[in-house]
Amino acid sequence: MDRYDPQAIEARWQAEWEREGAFVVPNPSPEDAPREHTYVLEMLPYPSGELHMGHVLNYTLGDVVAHIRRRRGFTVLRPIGYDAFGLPAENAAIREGKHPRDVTNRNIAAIREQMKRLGWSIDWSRELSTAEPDYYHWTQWLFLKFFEAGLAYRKGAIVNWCPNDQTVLANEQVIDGHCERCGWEVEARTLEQWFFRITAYADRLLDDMETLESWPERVLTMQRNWIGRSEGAEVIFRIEELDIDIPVFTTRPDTLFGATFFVLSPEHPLVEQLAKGTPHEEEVMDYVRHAAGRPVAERADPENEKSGVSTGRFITNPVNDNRLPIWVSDYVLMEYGTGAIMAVPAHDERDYAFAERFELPIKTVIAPADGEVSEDEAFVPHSDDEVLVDSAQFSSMTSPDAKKAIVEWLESRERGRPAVSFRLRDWLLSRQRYWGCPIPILYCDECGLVPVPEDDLPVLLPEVEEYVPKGRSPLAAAEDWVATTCPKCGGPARRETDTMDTFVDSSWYFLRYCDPQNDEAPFDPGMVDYWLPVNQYIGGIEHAILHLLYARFFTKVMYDLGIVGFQEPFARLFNQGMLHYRGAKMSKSKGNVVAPDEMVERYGAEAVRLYVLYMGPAEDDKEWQDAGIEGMFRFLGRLWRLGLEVAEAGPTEGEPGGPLVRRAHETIAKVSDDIERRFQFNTPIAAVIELVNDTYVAKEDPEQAAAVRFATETAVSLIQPYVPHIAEELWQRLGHERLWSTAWPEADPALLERETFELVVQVNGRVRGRVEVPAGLEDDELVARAKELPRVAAHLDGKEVKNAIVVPGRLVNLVV
RNA sequence: GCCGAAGUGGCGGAACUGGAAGACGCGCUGGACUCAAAAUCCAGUGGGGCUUUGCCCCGUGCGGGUUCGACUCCCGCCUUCGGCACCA
Repeated sequence: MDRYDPQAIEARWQAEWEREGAFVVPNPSPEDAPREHTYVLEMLPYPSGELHMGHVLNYTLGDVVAHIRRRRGFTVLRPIGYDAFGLPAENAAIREGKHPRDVTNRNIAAIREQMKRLGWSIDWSRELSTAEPDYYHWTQWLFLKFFEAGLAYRKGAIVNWCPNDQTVLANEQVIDGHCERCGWEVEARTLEQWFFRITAYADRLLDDMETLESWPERVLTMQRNWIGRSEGAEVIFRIEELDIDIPVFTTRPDTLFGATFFVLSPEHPLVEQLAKGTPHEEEVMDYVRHAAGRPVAERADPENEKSGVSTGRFITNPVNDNRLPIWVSDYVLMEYGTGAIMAVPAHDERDYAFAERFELPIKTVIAPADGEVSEDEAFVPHSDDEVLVDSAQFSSMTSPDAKKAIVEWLESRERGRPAVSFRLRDWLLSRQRYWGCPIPILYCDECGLVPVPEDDLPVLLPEVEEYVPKGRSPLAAAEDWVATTCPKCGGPARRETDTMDTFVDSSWYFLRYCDPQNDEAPFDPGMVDYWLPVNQYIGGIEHAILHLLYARFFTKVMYDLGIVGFQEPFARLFNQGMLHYRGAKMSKSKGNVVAPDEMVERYGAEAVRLYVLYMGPAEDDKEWQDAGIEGMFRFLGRLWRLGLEVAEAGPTEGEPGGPLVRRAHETIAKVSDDIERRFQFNTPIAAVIELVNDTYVAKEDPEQAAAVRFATETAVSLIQPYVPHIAEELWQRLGHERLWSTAWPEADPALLERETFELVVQVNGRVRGRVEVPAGLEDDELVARAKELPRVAAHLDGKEVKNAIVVPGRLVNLVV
């Protein structure tokens, strides 16, 4: 008998699938009969290195889903590509001292080999790289559409600057004041940059989460927090002597009577004007400079003591005409609300800390419902059952009522209105780096900012000698490329030298897959509307608010522009957990990675595929165990020997029947339900192992040959989505063909109905016996049978049975 | 601090709707095969106790509660992980 030789089996079937084009899915033609179709998508890899075990989990998960859906009769779109531009690839290239294009292409070739070696059922005819001109041509085209719609714009702003990567970062790429990629502390810089107006879509990005079919709750929560919608009011305060109105945003208009001072952000445009010519001018301007120089992380830390200076000016509170001193402090953010706040130290912790520090008055205007105001306790935390005090005609109203009443009162005097504020900022998309998609914009001395005409796309990334970042884009060094002529006036113009954030490239790749060779348009809208939305998207949790928010935004803009016919790109989302090894998250920097290639070489691709899914729930973080994969390798050997033995025994006589056949049908039902309804991938493997174990016992009995054959074929068929090579090989040896396109087995409902069951008998809730009884007995008959059991009788011991609980088909509980 | 998820044998994990806790795998123990080893096959394996064919007690982070019955539901804690965090 042949030994199980994964390398030979896997090579054979991978070649066969390639030859047959087994997983190539052409787009439908109008004359084709309609077919049920589905789009299974996994996040595309960055080619900054080779695939790691996390990728193996990701793509194997998708492969199981794709295989089972094909066998359910669906046409399955299952493409792949490479998110090839961007910092990771460029930094890898710099480390190696090579050109980013060479390093990227080399890594792509390596990843492609790994993917093929793992035998994933991918439609390779749709493969794409976001760094190829035939792709980024259309990234640029989309940018121009956004620009025409006013959704891509340039402005000067305080931005996050990473001194190590020498580029600006989007808000989403700053984690605790540090660069998401390299971990360096981020600085604040005032620069003119390109932005996407994602804030215009804040409400829709929030509201449309309701329409998603199935997304993990944690991702929805993260996006909700990130968008950060707050309802409140805008209230206009007035500096009488300068005749200036300053609006503030507040979620607590009910505390307006408790305002005792007023604070401007150091970046507020009115600060200089207010201070000018007053005795405070020098002190205020010193403070503004000091705040600007503070590291972002330090400024943002609420644990730090509050700092600030008084301007010596006063502003009038519109509800009671109180004159409040105006201070400047960096605890007020220019980016949120209006950059100015009314300070209510009695009811806001930050204002309270500031008031304590600078000995400013504290006035309580909210009290618990019992009306007791503590004289000593200055700060009152927010609660639901509280009423206003010391607030003129609004006193004794509850907080919610007062919010409404005060805003209405302000509105009638044109000193305020209801308002909504978002935490979300516009997406800063320009990067001062070489390896990215050029921004198709020109600057002309006569005409100003001019978009590159569509016919001139793509703007090719120029070759430069020096691409190491130095604070300005390396593209600026390509003088011949930068200098061009204005398409409007024909005069001299210069090209934009910044490149786009990689997340722009990956915000629409899933659409390009539908029509990847199109050179007239980014895609045929009909094809995109046919395949999208993605039925199942699978990827890492790290993109919960980056890629997944951006892609949703892009889709909504394209919908508004009439380019696509749907508003959400991904109907169902699944995030796999992270892999740990030796107690820590697997990562190159920690040196605790398990290299897929080594494992594949030692055990074959399929033991690896099986083990990554067997480890535990796919969505949980899990610990890799070296011994674990050996168990899967042993199982595959066991399945192999069983399959060959049954194949060699040849055809059997008579109908398969008996407990093993019943068992096989139960396994069909469990595996199908676990994968398709519960999206659970570890327990189906356990179920098939059990079936194989039972079959090993049964095959000792020659009477059961037909049942053994049936159970073996069922096991091979059910495990195929996980280990398609060995399954195909065995299937063929068992006398069949093309398991990959063979209908998924159906469980016979008649066989799932049991004729007898094991009745569990409890006395006072404790299990005291069990007995095999026929199904369908009456309750009192079950109780009678239960009482007959010797152990049960011993525990009843002549006592009176007060109550008997009967759960049909399961148990009897006798209460004494 | 706020929000979310999770705590089950020596280990990874099962137990779906409140009904036999520990499926399956790893590890370990014993046996078969072998000159021997590997591989393979079979059996056992939560803890404690006893009058050991078997029976009893304890047991799902901790403390309460609901229920005939709780890993599962409720209340209060503890711990771990993830996210957010001067967002007015």
